[in-house]
Amino acid sequence: MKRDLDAVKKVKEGAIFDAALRVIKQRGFHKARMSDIAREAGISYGLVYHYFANKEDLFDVIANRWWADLFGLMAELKDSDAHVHQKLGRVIFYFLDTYHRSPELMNIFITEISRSSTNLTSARLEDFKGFMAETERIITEGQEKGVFRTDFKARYLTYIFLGSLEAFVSTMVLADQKIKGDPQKRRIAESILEVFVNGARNQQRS
Amino acid sequence: MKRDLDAVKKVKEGAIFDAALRVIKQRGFHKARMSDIAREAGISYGLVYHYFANKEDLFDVIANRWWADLFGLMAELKDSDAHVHQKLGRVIFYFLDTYHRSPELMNIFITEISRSSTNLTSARLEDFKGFMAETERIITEGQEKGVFRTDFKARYLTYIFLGSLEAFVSTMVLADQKIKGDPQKRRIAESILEVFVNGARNQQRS
Amino acid sequence: MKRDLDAVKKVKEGAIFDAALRVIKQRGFHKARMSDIAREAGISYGLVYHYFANKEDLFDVIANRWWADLFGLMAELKDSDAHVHQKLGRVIFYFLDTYHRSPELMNIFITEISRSSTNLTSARLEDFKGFMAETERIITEGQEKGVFRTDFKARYLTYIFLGSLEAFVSTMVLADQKIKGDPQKRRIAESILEVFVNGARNQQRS
Amino acid sequence: MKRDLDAVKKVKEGAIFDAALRVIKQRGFHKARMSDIAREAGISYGLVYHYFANKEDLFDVIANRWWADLFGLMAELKDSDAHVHQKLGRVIFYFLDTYHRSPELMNIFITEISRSSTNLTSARLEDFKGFMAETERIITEGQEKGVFRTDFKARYLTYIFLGSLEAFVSTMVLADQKIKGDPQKRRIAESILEVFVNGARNQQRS
DNA sequence: TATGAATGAGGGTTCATTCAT
DNA sequence: AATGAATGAACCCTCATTCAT
Repeated sequence: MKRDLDAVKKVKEGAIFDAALRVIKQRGFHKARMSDIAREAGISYGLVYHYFANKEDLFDVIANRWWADLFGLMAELKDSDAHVHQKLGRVIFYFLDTYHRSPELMNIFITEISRSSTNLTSARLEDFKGFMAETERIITEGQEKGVFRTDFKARYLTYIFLGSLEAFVSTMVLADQKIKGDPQKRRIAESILEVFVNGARNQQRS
Repeated sequence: MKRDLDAVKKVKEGAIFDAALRVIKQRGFHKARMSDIAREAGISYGLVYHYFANKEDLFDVIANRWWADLFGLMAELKDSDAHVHQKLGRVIFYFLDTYHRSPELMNIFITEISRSSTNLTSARLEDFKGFMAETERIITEGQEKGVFRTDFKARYLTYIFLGSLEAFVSTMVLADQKIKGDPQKRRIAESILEVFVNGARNQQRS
Repeated sequence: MKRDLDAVKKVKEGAIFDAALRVIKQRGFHKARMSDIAREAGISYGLVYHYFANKEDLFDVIANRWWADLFGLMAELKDSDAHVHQKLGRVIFYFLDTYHRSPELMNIFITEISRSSTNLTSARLEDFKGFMAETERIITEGQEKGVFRTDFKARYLTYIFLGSLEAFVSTMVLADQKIKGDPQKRRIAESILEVFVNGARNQQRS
Repeated sequence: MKRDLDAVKKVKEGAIFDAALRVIKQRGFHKARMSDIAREAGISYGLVYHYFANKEDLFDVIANRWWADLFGLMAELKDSDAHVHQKLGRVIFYFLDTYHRSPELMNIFITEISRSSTNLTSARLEDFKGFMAETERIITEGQEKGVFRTDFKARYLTYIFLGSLEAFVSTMVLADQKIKGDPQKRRIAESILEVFVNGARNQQRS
């Protein structure tokens, strides 16, 4: 009974969340009006405030969702025995998959979360550093295992990896390209991975 | 006489322009108030409207300045006989140098121009495509001359190159890192270039 | 059975009433939210509307309670054979006692009922005039019996009496002073009474 | 030149101030809308914010004006050699005169400043205590000079004096009575003073 | 050129009240 | 009786832009 009510609450909260994603994607955070979000969600104006304290809070929830999911993946990879290539592949796939499932969320990450220094609180900056550190950990592991060249700092290779990934995704985001299905997703992921892996591979001949 | 007046006009216009850069960097375009910009420029806020039609126009001028300068460089490179490595080095150096001379402008490019789909008019999207096409032309030239591997599409290599470059610069922008002088600038530029060139180089042995 | 239900109803109604007193005291009528009152009463806020038509009505009930009790006293005094001094003492004691039993109600009388012209409907103004007339009646009786001087209009002496009383109580209300028990209450009451009586007494020597 | 501009500014500020007094008197602070005040002042909505930071600030200015004027009087009395009766007369006259010149300000003092614990910041509470202390100083002086009885604490006599005064004024405020001119003002002042002085006078026969 | 007073549309937020369950 | 989701009018405040001087 209580469960059902909670479920209903979650459903409506999710509806507002999704509506917010769409509106923010289309108009940007600053130009997104609470009234737009309400209309998009098919509810009355005031109800948004029943579920979210205010506009800022709504945005925080979106950002937190993003980071929670991403850090969930990174935690998983940390404990994994998979090959370094596979780990990086998972990261790439995660971005592509998120873009596939929710282009709006990906868009907001690219346009509002990852760049706008206006929205960048110190808490958020920590998220960034944390994500980059986790990625660098994988790169370092690759260097230690002789998979990646060691004449460049792991930090630099990390920049290249994430920069390349972001460039691909950004381009798709800006051009509003659709990913049609898993095969295409896999193909793109492999391309990115191979390009990077080849570029960063340890070229010492045994 | 006319010259002098124009010069005076240019001077004040430049002062407003610079003030706008600083304010927009700090507060973001949406939160930047015309009154902030006027105060920063040391003039009354009504006067801003003598030099710029409105806030949007002011932003356009900033964006246009960015693109005009960048396309100036790209046109130069197109007519140049320099080695592909040198051309890419010039592009990298351009970003670093701009960041060095005007961190504000670089910041605005990263946070407001390059990502915000809100500010992205179709005209602006063309600028992006144009810049990417010019870069791709250099990469293609590299492939044709046997400098870069050809088993990846030039477009993909372009993503990697620009993505890497942007990642480096973005990190500096977000972390508010200062570039101390030309030597450091050169060192960073060479690192980026070498990383990319090594990653993309044609590995065929003759 | 019916009785029990009514009793239950009264109990909950009283709980809401008391909660309203506390909240209105703390936040003032305008800033007091129905949800605050409900939370303070430990019920859902929809339920408040089962017992009170709306916020205005809730306030009316509070004000009416105040006036009903006060007029109850005044009616009692009218039929009484007690000495004028005793009657005035009863009035003073009533205010102090109300303050002792329910500082919130006294506070609301002082801050919301007795002064705010915003809350002052014509019906409420009549209550005021009525109370003042009843008090004046006692003063007049005192003049007729030779207890009070007659060279001042009874109306003026009434102002002094009620004004003094209110000043004492207001000060306690604003300073949030507690009355510890009956002895203290009696002492304060006697002070006020004596001060006024001495001031107003008929100074003719026989 | 600059003087003129400042003068113009003061004039408009005063117009808004007066409009605010009227609106707040009529509707109370909470129900007074900034739009009402603007319309009452005959200016546009936003202009109010040119002169006052916000609604709270506008109210603060009103309250400060009240206290500044009142404390001006009290400071004057402190340095004066006038008879105690005269000093108290000045206080009474001050309230009546203020009511005469600006019934709205007096009304706001009675209904919003002097009672509403909602509006009562600690700074404001200090104002109250200060005013009461200054009044008590006069009463004490009267006791020391043998003018007032000493068998009651000066604090109690102060309550009576101020309470009586406030009761008179409140009644006029609530009943919206007009004071027609100086003669009437003087007559009322004398009545209040005489009533209090007679009540508080030292009754010892030499 | 230069100033800053003046305008008013726009949008975030609050909260009394209703109503389905 | 009881809950709290749902509604939407109301109101404060911001700030781009205009305009008289």
